[in-house]
Amino acid sequence: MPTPDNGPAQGAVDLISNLRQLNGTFAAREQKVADFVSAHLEEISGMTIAELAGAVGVSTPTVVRFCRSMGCDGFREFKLRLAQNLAVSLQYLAPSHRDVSEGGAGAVDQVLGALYATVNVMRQQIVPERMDAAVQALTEAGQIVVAGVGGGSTMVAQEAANRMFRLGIPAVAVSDSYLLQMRAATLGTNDVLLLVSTSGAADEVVSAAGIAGGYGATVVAITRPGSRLAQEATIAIEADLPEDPDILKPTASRYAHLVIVDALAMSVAQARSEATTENLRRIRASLTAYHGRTGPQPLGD
Amino acid sequence: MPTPDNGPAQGAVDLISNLRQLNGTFAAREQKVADFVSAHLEEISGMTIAELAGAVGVSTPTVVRFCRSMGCDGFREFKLRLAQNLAVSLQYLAPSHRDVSEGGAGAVDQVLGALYATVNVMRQQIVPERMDAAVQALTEAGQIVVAGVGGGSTMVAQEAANRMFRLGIPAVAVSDSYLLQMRAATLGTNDVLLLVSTSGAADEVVSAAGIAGGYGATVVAITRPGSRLAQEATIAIEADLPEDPDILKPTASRYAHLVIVDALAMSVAQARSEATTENLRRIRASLTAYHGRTGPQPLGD
DNA sequence: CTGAATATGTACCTCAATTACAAAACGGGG
DNA sequence: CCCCGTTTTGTAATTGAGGTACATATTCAG
Repeated sequence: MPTPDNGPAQGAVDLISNLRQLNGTFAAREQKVADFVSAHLEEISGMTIAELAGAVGVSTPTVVRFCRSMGCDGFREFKLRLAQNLAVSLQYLAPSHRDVSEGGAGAVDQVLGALYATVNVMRQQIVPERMDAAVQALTEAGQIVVAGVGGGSTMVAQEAANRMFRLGIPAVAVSDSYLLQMRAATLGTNDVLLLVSTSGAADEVVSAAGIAGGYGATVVAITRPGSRLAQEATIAIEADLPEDPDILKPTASRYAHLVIVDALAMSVAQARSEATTENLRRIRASLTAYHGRTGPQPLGD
Repeated sequence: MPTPDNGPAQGAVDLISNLRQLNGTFAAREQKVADFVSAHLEEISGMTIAELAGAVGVSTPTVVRFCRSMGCDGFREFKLRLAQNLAVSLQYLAPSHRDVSEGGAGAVDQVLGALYATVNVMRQQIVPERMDAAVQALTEAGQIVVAGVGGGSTMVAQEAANRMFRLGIPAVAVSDSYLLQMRAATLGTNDVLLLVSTSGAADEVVSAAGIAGGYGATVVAITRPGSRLAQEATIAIEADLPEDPDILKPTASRYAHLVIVDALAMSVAQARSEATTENLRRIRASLTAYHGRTGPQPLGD
């Protein structure tokens, strides 16, 4: 994992998400600091520790301790990482307050803001073991059926099928509900049903998951934690994503799902290429054993 | 635009570009500092002024003077702004060095790294006027035909068509080459042909652009700057995106294109809803003029 | 109600950043 | 070639920020 072992102060983990997540677990005065920081994110990096302590009404060591609680080495590092985090996800701070209608690049910034926010939240929730399990199931799959419900998810499903298919694994995307049930029923052991659903509550996917699972297929679901689909799935890749209430905005969760699909596809590609290499090695080894030569073989690779 | 009118010290000006630009105009020893900073961008923000001065072989005031020459208030501000500038394009610097095969969340981080890098580069290149022009053309379009070539682009095209269609504008996505030429030929003034192509060199899209343009349709192209397609298009939304040479990795430019499409769709949605509101206002105004009442109208909105 | 554990503040210390000033290098006339 | 003004650079001192040790207050279990 690159995140932990990156340089220090390199802002690997998203401080702001971290802050939200730890909210409530702080000691009383530290919580006051947290509140102030949340409310004045942008100003912090220009403040001295004394100014901040003064503004909050606590002593400077409390501020230092707060920084430590946040996983930083001290106030210095905290300021730096906060500044870096803000530079990347600046737009996220005031998603709805800003005036979209200013035109030009304003809309792009809005979309980017939602994208950053969603994707950062998603990253935090990824369970590596689940990913590994999903990759293994997909790598060894005889065939894969992908389905998604809701506007964005169908696109993601389509893309997932495309990518898997390119890796030489028979894969189809299904968007029709009835067809999905039928496809699900044709799956057996070693096959994978990959379902994408933000809510995880739609009857069609839940029922498809049940059917496929009943026939021994592995059901991989990208969905909301604890949803019906998550419970029904063999491997649940869960992400609870914030949705912007503004209906004009596109659902940013599409991006998060796409990232997961891309990551899965990339890992599968890698696993398969390694398997291929391993096969080649075996072929070569057996050839060597057969005619006793150890030099480079003209055939076999 | 959020970037310029943010608080102070918020890294409004790009320090790194500034550094390149001022290169050569520095006094001798300051130039040495500049060289060192250029070569060790990432480490600087973790260094003390004494360490930096020592590493370069100059005195600390020289470093301070260098910072002043760069337009900063002192070394502190310089470090901070540099860190912010770097945070935005950090991942782009060492994309392939990372080890993918570690499994787990490693793949997700890789995809995210490519995503951030691509999307930030794209954001930098967006020309607001082009976006506005595209939005206007799309808003007033009688019908829209969308097409994309290459694996990722078809998905983007599909999505664009879906979103525009939901806004009540007749829109279709075409992936078949011949069909595209035919569709292009049916377009007229007020219609829009939206083309998505990373390279902008594929004959099919260039020819389609020519045909549609010949019949008076507006051709909006999301593509590489200076490409054949960009030249042929009425409105070219240009982005020169870095592609990772690793073929196992997904093409991150899809994300950038999707963001552009989302931004366009959102702006169009807004423009249309404003048009609707404007229409309502006119109706109400005329009604008011008609029977002279100024109180709230039961009808009209 | 008491004592341990935890939370918070006071006072001090260290060291980083900055400034003031002096020395050195440079450059153009006499 | 030397002198004087300007610019560049370094030394030493100053300021103040960040961090630490320890004392005090608070909380909660028994």
